[in-house]
Amino acid sequence: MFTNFTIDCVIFGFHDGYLKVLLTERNEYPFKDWWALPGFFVNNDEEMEDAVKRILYENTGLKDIYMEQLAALAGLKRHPQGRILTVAYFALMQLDHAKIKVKPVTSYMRQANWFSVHELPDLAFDHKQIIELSLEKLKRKIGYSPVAFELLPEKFTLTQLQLVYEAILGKKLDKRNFRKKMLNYGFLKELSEFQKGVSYRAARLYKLDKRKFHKAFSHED
Amino acid sequence: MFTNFTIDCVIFGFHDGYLKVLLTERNEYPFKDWWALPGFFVNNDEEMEDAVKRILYENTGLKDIYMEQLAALAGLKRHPQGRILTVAYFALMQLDHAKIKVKPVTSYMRQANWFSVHELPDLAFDHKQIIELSLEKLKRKIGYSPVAFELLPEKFTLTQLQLVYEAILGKKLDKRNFRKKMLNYGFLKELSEFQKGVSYRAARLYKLDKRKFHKAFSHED
DNA sequence: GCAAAAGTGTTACTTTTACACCCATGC
DNA sequence: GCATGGGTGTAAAAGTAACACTTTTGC
Repeated sequence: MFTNFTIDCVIFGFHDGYLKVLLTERNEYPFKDWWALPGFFVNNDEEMEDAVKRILYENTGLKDIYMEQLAALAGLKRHPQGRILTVAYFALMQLDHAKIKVKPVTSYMRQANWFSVHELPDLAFDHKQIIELSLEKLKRKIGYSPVAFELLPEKFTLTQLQLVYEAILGKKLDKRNFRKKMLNYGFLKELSEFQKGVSYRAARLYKLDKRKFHKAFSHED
Repeated sequence: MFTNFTIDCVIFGFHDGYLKVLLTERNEYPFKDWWALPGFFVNNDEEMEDAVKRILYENTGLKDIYMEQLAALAGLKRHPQGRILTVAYFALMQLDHAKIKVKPVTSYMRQANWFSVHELPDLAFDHKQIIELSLEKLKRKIGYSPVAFELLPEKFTLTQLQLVYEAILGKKLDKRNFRKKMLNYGFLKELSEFQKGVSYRAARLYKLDKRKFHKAFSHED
């Protein structure tokens, strides 16, 4: 009987130039009123991946989010009531203005909010450590796999894409080199649409050519 | 109560130009008499990492082996008796002639043997899939972190090192380019010792300069 | 016209690839 | 002396890094 098997999700979003992570305020002991990663017990008849999808849905209202397993944590001291084994996942989602206000649909948490990954509150359990693990993984990953697109809307400008890279890597990149490299990959489709509503020259929009994207990166994990 | 929490270890070794993996023949149902990864239940009062060390020790007689967590698998159908959650680890060890004969020290398996990763027998549970995951991870990993040294004895020749890379990557490498690259890293210490007992020109031995090695790669995982 | 961000090329440097012959040793 | 693997350099190609100005737009 698994009453000690949970899932925790590090859900990343990108907004206003910052990489954000979704946290929930707990409504249960232990750590009642603390901020924590969205997560919950896996049901006994439920596949782990389904539990992740469920938790993502309950917290964001979205399905089909990019997700990936991060690690299993099973320390005897990570939970005051003894070993609770958790499998941590990280997920990437498009965070537009409609989604920035999140209302959780479960009772075990009071509210959910996006926090900048560099301005996190104190967190329950070992959740800070889990977020740090995710960040490292994400940093490594955009070096060899262009997961950054999962954080952007379907149509985006090259500057937006560059900001995502800069937020993840934590450093400035050269504009010309960045554009050259991205366009050279060959999986960006140039649209004849442009940004709207900006008080300066509107930037061209691009979208991902999924066919070419998968051809170039299908061998990666 | 965790009676359904196990560890499985993919233990890699290198011998005779082949990348090998250690398998055990099960002496218990289910899958009695099948080959399987070394693994066992984690005790309730035991840290997961300690369980891995224990299982590595029981199977190889060695401590302080390089190891790393790979993934958690919890499929409802992976075990005939219902969900058994396993955390898979992969480990790398030096496999010299003294260690090629392994005698397991537990009763839940009958014998242990090294198999070439490309000539595996049928395996119990989802262990084939776990080995494939490990192999992919190992392939990716030697691209950015020189873990290959964990598979070699303290003193080795550059050709031995190249054979390890070739076995992992599954392709031939250029000898001159390979040596240039390895020596450029700067963490190989040239010894004034040479191979013994070969009927051709004896190759120079090298060893890892751990100080420089860690300086160059401490930021990796 | 000015503020704000878009867009654009060239050069130097580093890294990677391709490639073939002589050398030292044990028998 | 011959078989076996050890050891070595160079040139082309590709990729990465540094760097500054003109253009477009809304106000």
